[in-house]
Amino acid sequence: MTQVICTVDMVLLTLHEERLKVALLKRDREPFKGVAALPGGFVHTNEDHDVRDAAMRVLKEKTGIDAPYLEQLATFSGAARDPRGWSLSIAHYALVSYEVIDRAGHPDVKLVSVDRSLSLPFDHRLILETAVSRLRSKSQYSSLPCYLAGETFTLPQLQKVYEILMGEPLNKVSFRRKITEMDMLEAIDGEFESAGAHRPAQLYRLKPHFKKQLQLLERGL
Amino acid sequence: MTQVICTVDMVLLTLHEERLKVALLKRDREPFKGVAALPGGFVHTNEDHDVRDAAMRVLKEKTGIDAPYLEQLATFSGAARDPRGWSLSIAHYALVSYEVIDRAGHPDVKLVSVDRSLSLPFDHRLILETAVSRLRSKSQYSSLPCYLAGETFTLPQLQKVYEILMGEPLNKVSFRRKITEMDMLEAIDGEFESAGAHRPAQLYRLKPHFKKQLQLLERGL
DNA sequence: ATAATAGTGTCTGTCAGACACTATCGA
DNA sequence: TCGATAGTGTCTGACAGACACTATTAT
Repeated sequence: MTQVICTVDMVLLTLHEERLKVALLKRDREPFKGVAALPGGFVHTNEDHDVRDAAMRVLKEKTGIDAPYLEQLATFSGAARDPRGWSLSIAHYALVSYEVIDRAGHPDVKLVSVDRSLSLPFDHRLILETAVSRLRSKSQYSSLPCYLAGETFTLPQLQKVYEILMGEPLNKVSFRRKITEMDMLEAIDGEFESAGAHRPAQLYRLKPHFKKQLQLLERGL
Repeated sequence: MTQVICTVDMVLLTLHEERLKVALLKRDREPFKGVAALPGGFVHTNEDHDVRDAAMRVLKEKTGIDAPYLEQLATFSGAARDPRGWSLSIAHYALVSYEVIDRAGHPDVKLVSVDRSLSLPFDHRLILETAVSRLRSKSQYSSLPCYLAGETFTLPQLQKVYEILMGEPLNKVSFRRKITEMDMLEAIDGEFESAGAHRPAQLYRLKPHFKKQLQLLERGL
C-alpha cells in the first residue's frame, strides 16, 4: 500500500450579472502551474482539525474569504486524476454574495460563468458540475439560495436568485407563499430598497436561527 | 504535514422482520479488536482504481456480497476519530435484499436494527445515522427503496418497504399512481405471488434501464 | 360461501399557478 | 398623471388521499 495524496478542493459559487459563477485561481505551482483551477490544497494534519477545517483554511488562504455557507460535496479519487500519483480530494462548495468576493478584492480570483464549457485541470470539471448540480437540486426545496443573496435582500431579489438557479421564471404568489411557509426570514423594520421609479421593496434577512441551518420544504417550489 | 490514514467504511443496509437493519462485523484486529463495527478497510492504491472500488472490494472481502446499489455517503475525518492518528474514512452505503445476505451466509455478519441505540467504535454511530438519514430522505422522492426489495417483488411488498423507510402508512392508490408515474417497473408476465387465501399479486422487476440509475419524482410520495 | 388481500374507479378537499387588483415610488 | 415594480386577494384546474367497489385466491 503506497501513500495517498490527500487534498481539499473548493467550489466557491456566487451570482454576478444574472449568472451563476465559480471562482477560479491560477495555480502557483506544478502540476498545471499557471492554469486556472479550483482553489485547493493539501490536508495539514498538524493544523486542521478535520477536512472541513482544511477546506475553510484553504479558502481563506487562497481567496481571503470566510464563507457564510460551506458544505462537503463529495470525495473524488483515483490513480489517474493527479499526475503526482494516487490521490483523493475531498471537495467542498461554498456560497457567497458577490459583495463578499468584491470586498475581499483578491486580484488573482477570476469569476467565470459555470454555464460556459470550461476546460479545467485534474477532474475539476467533474467536481464543478457536481457542485452546480447539487446546488440546483437543493434550491428546489430549501433555503440554500439565500446565502447567494447576501446579508439583506428584498423578496423580488431573492426570487430572481431562485429563478437564476432553477433556470425558469417562478410564480410570484406561489414563491411568496413558500417563503412565508419556510418562516425563515424577518423583515427589517422600516428598511426598504428603492430601485427606481416605483414602490420600494421591504428588506429582509435570515432569522438568526437559520444562519447555519437550512430550512427545508415538504414539497418544492 | 504528517501521514493521513485513508480508509473506507461500508454501511450495508437491508430489511428484515419489518425493520431496517445494518450489517456489523466483529473487528479482527486492533484498535477495538472484537468489537462489532461497520465493515471497513484501508484504501489500497495498488489494487483499487478509486475509493468506490475500495468500498466494493472491502464489502466483498468482509461479507462476500456484491451489492446491487452502492453509493458514496460522505467523508468523515479528524485527529480524534481513530486512536492510530489523523484519519479519514470515505463512507459508502449499500442496499441489498435480505436474501442476498442470507445467501452469502457469512457467519460473522450480524444484522442489527438501526433504531436500537447502538454503541459503535470510532465515529461509526455518526456514519450510520448519516446513512440512514440519507436513505430515508431519498426514499421520499426516488426509486432507491427498490434495491431493498430484491430482484422481483409485488406492489404490496414494495409499498411495505417504502412504509418501513418512511415510518408511516401510505395511501395505496396514491402509491400506485406514483409508481406508475415513475415508469420504472415491468410486470413479469404470468408471474404471481400467492401469499395465502386471497388474490395473488403480480410480480414486478426494475426495468433494465433503471438497474444502475435512480428514478426521481418531481414531487415526493 | 367467506375471509382475506389485490387491484381499480371515483369523489373531494387542498394547493399551486393565473389573473387581477391595489400600493407606492420617480418623473 | 403615468409608468413601473411591490405586494395581495381570489378563482380555478390539477392532484393527493379517502372511500368504495370489484377480482381472485384458500378454506
